[in-house]
Amino acid sequence: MIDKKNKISSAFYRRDVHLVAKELLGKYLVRKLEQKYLTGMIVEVEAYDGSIDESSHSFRGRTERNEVMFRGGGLLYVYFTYGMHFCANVVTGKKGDGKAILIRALEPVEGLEEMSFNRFGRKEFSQREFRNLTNGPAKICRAFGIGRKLNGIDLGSDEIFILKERKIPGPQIVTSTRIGIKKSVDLPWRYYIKDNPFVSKI
DNA sequence: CCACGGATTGGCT
DNA sequence: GCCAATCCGTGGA
Repeated sequence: MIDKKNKISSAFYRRDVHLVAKELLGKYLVRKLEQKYLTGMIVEVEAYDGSIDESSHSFRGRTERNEVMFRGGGLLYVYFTYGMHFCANVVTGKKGDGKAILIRALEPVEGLEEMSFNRFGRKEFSQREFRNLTNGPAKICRAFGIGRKLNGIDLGSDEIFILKERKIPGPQIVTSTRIGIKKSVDLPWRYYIKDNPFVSKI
């Protein structure tokens, strides 16, 4: 059982989006769902910065959808895409910035049977399904029960939070271009833990 | 292993 | 009307 006492506080998130993105690697994302804890280590993230990044939802200013991105660091921004998927972001920076970090992949740590049930409809999972539990942004939301109603939630809440502790002392961080976008494709704003088997793509 | 296309809602031009 | 910060199944090597 992972100790759940040391939640990250909002000051951590109100800093530079790239610094926060890299520091999130190796940390535990925890979701409390029906009195059970689902925990995963963050292994892959992408930074989105609307001030210079055409692929960011916040690039053309505030709208009803992206409004949470502008509220300031420490909130969860959940959006709906491709008509069927949700993706979760950690809002960073100051109020009005419009910056956030997409959580692209986790290494499952705790609550694996619940994650499997949420993903596949059963507690049992094969070796292949294990690697597929949370190795993508929409897979994470499905496995962790993250949907519209968590959009804008404070990451210091009991329902979902991130712990201060790193599992690994000095993660080897790889920097690359981002996945699945068609604008600002050359910005090297994807960060992931080298050789981690749960990273979505090499 | 890789490439390709369909699913399916809603945001925004 | 266009198309998305994705995923999955299918078909071929």
